[in-house]
Amino acid sequence: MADTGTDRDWTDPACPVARTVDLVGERWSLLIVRDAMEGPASFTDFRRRLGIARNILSDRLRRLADAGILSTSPSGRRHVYELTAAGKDLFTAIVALRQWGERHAFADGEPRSRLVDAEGRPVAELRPQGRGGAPVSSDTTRVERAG
Amino acid sequence: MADTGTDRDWTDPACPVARTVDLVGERWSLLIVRDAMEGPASFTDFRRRLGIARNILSDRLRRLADAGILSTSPSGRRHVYELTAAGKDLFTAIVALRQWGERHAFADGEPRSRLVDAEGRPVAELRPQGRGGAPVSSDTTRVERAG
DNA sequence: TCCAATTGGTTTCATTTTGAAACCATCGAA
DNA sequence: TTCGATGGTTTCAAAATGAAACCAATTGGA
Repeated sequence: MADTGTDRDWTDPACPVARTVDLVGERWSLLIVRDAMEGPASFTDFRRRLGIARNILSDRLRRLADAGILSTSPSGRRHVYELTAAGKDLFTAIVALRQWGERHAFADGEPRSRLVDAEGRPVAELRPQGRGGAPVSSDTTRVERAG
Repeated sequence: MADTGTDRDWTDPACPVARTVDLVGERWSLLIVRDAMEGPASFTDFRRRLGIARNILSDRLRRLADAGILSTSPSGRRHVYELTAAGKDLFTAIVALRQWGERHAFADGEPRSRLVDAEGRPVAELRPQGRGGAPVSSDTTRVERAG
C-alpha cells in the first residue's frame, strides 16, 4: 500500500467508501484497472483500448502506481503496467459495478460484454451477507461511525 | 430505469462496468448514494453531511434522479430524496468498495466506520463465485466481448 | 399579521481538470 | 543512419468544479 498517511486529505477520512472513491473514483481510473485485469499492458495498449488522452493516461497510471494499485516494470523500452495484489483485489468491486450495470443500465437485448468463468459460465451474482450467512441489505445494516 | 437509450453517448457502450461508471462515477455521486442508503434525506441533509457545493449537489441529485437511482417527492416545501429500487441495488457495489477500502486504504489502527448487520456484527466479505460455487478471480475469468 | 429564519435552489465567476494536438527523447530494426 | 514505434511532456482551449452571492417560497414565532 502507499500514500495512506495523514498528509493526504481525504474527502471523508473515516469512511472506507470515500477513501476508495478518492483513490480510484476519478474518470478513467476504474476502466484502466478493469483492462489491467486481463493481464499486463503497455501505455499504448491502454490508449488503444480506451481512447483516452495521452496526458490523462499518464496521470492516471502515475496515480494508480502511487496508490499501490499498479506496478510498472522499469526495465526495457516497452514498459509494462501490471496490477499489484491490491489492484487485483479490486476485482470484487468491479464485478459488483458490472453486475449493477447489467441489471440497470441496458435496455433489453442491447449487446453487452459478459464476465464468464473458465468453463464459459457467467459469474454468480454477488450478495452481501451477515456473519450468520443471511442476506443483508441497506435496510438491515447500519454504518457504525468511527469511535 | 431512465436514459439508457441510444441518445446517450457512453464511454464504452457494450461494457456494463463503463456504463455504471458513467452513471455514478462522477465526484460525489456515490457518496450521495451511500448517504441515501441510511434513509430518505433532504438537500440540506446531504449538504451538511458531505460539505459539497450547492450547485454541484443540485446537479448530482438531478443526474441521479434522471438515471433512476433517486426519486424526489415533489410535494411540500421540504423535498425528500430517496433511493429507488435501482438505487438500493447499488448496495452491493458500495459494500465492495467499502471492503476494498478497509483492506487497502487504512493504516493499522486508523479509525474508520464499519458496516454492521442488525446484531452489530460486521458484514461478511464479498467473494465472487462461478456458477458452480467455486471462488473466481481475474485469473480464472474472462470478459466475453459483445457479439 | 408581519417578520425572520429555513429550505432549496440558481447565477456568477474564478480555479481546476480534462482533452486535443504538437512536440520530443529513446530504442530497435532495416 | 534513418525510420518508425513507444512513452511520454508541454501547451493551450474547453469543460467541470466550487465558493459566494442572490432569490423565491414556506414555516414558525412574536
